[in-house]
Amino acid sequence: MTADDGIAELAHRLRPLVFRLYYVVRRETPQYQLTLTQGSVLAALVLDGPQRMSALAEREGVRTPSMTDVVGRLERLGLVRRGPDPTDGRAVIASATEEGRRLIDELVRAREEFLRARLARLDDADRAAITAALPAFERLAGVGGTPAPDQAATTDAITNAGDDANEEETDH
Amino acid sequence: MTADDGIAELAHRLRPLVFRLYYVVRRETPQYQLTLTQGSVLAALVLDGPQRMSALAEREGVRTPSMTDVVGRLERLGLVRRGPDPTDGRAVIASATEEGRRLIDELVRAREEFLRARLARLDDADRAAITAALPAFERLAGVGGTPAPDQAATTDAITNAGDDANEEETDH
DNA sequence: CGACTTACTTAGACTGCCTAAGTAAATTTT
DNA sequence: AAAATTTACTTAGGCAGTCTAAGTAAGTCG
Repeated sequence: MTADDGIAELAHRLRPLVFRLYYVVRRETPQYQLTLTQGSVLAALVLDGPQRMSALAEREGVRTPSMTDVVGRLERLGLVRRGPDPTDGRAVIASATEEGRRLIDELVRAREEFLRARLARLDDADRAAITAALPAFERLAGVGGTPAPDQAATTDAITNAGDDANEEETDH
Repeated sequence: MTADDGIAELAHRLRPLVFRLYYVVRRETPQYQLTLTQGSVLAALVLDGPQRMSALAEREGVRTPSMTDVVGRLERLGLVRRGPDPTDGRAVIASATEEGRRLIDELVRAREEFLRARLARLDDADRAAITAALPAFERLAGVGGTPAPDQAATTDAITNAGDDANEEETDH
């Protein structure tokens, strides 16, 4: 009982923090001309290599028609290329161009630099506490619920730091 | 030098974590029929009371015309009400209805419950580490950059947990 | 009182997402 | 092997969110 109450209390304190941290990083990091979705998809291609449209869609949690649009726009921007899948005539494989790769590199760098600057403002004790808690947070964020693919949210995480503005959903 | 390298390394490890945690909570918590934006705005009204359109817009990081739309939709959904500002004839004050309030309560509860379940899966040592690091994270997430209003991201944080799908930006 | 500023809405356009439907290729059935 | 089914992606139509530009109403200042 007592233990559980403690956990609930911890959840209560943690909830706002999760969103606030995300929000701050997102708002204070430049977007390099990409929307959140575009950044997330591009990052997936840069970090994990060429992938099928359907794989990208599933990974981003959207339907394939939506991915068709996104990849189409990235293609027009010169950041992504479409190509055939030698093993399956129906499939289309998307891959990042050199320019796309460069953009993601910059984006990741910018986010880390922002966090570095923030961390530098804390004192050693705070940094030590954060460092000590990292493994625990990694387990917390781990794809625990279902025996998940553990990769799903990773790349998304790398890029989803755009404006707040576009964060919409269409679920109704 | 050495110290700074350590901070950079910490930032490197922290970056993906920030986004992954956010992503996980967002994807795994039900939305109660609200889009991310709607939820964020409604939460702001529920938690901090009636506010002007312009205040809401600034807080959400969008322009006022966008907020006009969002509040308009929330109003049609019966979750928000528009009213005059007795002190300024130009202004419009939006406030949550009872139904809106109820919805946000459920939403917050759901998110905390999700986190609680996740936390319950960790061992005591992990929970202790997270608890110990909370104050440091709060300072890290604090509106440090500019002498900010410290409230800005808070409510946003409460609701922004929808799908990933709608996360768009319009910045170009 | 007239000029300027401020608060919000309207108008037009882009991106993202979805469902439904269509095309093409691979697989399964018979 | 031809037909039926399934799979991968695109197209079409529609909604939500955002933006800039422009318009209206109200407050402020000289």
